[in-house]
Amino acid sequence: MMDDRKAAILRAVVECYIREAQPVSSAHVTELGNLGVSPATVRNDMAVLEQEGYLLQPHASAGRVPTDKGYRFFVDSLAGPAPLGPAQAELVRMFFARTHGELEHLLHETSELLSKLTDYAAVVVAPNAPEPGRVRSFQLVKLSRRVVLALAVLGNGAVERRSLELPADIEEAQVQQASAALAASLVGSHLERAGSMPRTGDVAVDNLMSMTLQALRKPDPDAAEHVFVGGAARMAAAFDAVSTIRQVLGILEQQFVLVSLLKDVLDRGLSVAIGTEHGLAPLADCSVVVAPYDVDGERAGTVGILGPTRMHYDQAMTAVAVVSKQLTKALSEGGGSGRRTRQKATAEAPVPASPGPAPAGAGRGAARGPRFEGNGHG
Amino acid sequence: MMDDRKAAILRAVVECYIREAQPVSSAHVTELGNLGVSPATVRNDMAVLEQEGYLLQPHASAGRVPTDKGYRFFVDSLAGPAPLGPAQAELVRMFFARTHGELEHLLHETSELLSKLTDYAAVVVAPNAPEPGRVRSFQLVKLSRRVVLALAVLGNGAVERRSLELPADIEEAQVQQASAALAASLVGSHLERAGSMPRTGDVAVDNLMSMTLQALRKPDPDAAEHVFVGGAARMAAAFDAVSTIRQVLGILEQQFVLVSLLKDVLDRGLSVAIGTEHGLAPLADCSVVVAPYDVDGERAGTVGILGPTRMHYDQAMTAVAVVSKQLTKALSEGGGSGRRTRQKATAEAPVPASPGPAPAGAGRGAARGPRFEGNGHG
DNA sequence: CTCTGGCACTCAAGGTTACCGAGCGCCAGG
DNA sequence: CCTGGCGCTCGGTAACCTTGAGTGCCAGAG
Repeated sequence: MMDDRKAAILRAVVECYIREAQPVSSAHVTELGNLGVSPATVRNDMAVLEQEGYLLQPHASAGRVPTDKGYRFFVDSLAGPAPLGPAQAELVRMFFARTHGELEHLLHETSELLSKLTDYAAVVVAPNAPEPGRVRSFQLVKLSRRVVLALAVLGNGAVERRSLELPADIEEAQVQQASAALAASLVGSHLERAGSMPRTGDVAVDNLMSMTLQALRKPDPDAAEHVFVGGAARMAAAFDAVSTIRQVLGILEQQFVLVSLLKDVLDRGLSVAIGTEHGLAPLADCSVVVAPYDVDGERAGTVGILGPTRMHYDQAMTAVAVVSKQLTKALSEGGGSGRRTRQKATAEAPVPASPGPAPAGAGRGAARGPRFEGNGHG
Repeated sequence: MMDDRKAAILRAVVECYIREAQPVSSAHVTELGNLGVSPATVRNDMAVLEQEGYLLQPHASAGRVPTDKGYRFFVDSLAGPAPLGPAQAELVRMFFARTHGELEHLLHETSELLSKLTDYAAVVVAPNAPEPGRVRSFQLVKLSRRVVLALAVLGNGAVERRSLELPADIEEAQVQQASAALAASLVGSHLERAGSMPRTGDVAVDNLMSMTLQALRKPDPDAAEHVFVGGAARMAAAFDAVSTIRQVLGILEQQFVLVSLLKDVLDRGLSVAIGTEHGLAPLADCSVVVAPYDVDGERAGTVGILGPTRMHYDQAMTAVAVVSKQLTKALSEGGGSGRRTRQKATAEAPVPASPGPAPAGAGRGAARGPRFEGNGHG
């Protein structure tokens, strides 16, 4: 059904189309595919590939163009991890060497890095759960008669804050009492494991404490899912229809949709979703490459890129994998969102450079699991 | 040089071109401009207007199109504040009625509001200076042997955080000592007025304290200039050349450039910059409408929109003015970035609604000063 | 002096035709 | 099973014409 030659032809068509964005003819394939057969033979095979749904002809006398299914086969049959080019490897190295500062800032810049690496739009989803780690410090601050601010500094330096609106006025002394009691109970333990507080006898204080615990346990409603999008302009270059650009931009602006999209793709065990494989109609001409990153061993967020279906999958996948890997490293080693001390990452786990057999398995490993389990080319 | 009729003709051409995006003919002007003259007369005047640089012809047998200078004249001669449409007024009302939550969140949503109101891309620049107000609470938290986190809660509920990297290891007790001393000194006073600390005799503690003060006094290096862009997709709809969209998107992604642009326009006393009036070549086809907003009486940040030179200036200016006004209100009244209590704004200062003579001066006042001082139509 | 109607001119846009050639499908022969 | 050849199809391009919108200019009227 899919002998070696047909596979080779399909691959050649996809590669060529990705490069040139134009229908690929049988002659073109024979030139580039260095399989020793004539165009006529290729034509026959291409006809079959079209019947099987891997290719299609825009019109009768044109070359062939890959379908989503064709891209899927191509991606699934990608084996060699395209190593990063030297210039790109350098970019990554530089970036993670000088990594520091606030989490948000880092993630924002990461989205730009990823976009620069791939020339597509990059998406970085921030960790949604309150970052783990023991509570280092806790405090309530009274802001106005009925508004109290709760501040917790976590082990990694992240600051969780919640503002509480009380049902009734409260005294400064009461706030302080609750603050002290909560601090005594919380500091040194984990936020999510915080149990209920003993009664103090003062109903206002008890109420404040239980509200605080409740608020701390669920994620910050304001923070929502923080998403960083980088390089939308680059994405625009990959399409030529203005309407397509509009639609894609529209999606990129809907943070919730974006997050769902990436999450959905990951949940299905994929690292690449091609064309209509993800459900979003406006992105029918787009593919998505994703990888999760971890913080302290727990899956925390997602990085991904969004480009045209005719994207450079190998490079994109490598870039995403490398960045997610490095991000995991950067976030786990030096500490979380507080100031991270300077990384030794460059020395320890070299970014795969271009030449040679390349220790690229390192960068790839994380993504390899999910990568080949597509609802493939059946 | 610019008699009433010519002015009327010019206005008619601009209005018409803004609506229809097509060269305007003399006949069209006579229809819409209800000045009682024939097309031939209009033609003559239009020829003069072209010589004077207000109009130009795309090609010989086409209608006229406004130049930047033409738009400038039009904008400067705009007098009546176009009131918001009822639907838009409702949007604004709703938005600021439910305003609450973190500053960043609010500003982000404001950019979407503004974009929705105008159908162009909206830009909101966050306040860069640490927010004013007395310090309510201060604390140092030791994160690791050499990293200490400084946390200050300001009067309006905003939290300033700085992480400090020390030159040498420090003890928990020393951090606590410095924390207590600083808290005693800072709480109740203003951050920027904080003087130097008395010596304690422990050089590490003294050093930590002075580093802290120093860090607190300058703005957060990580926060940089925070910019929120909303509705880039809407902007894309206003242009038809893909290359233009790319360029504009590119600018929208360069936060620094964006901030400079808005600041520059404001500094020049303008609230509208048309086409090439701002220096950015890629934005030659764009106009910018800006207005500052205040926090506690001090100019804090900027809101603005970016659209095609043929934008609906009156509506855009109104929207920007109203939003900046309301933002000022929201940020000053209920407190800053902490939870703001529910606004009474709607009752107190009604958003100018559509019908009637409209108390629109309210929404306009803020912007009127700067508005008419362009390097005009000389 | 100003405005108007008329007329000739210009030029982009749209439609028609014809041509070219890339690329396929098919088939007969090796 | 592969190959070379032949005929067919159709998109793309160019040349051409027509159309009509819109101008510029001018002579005449108010």
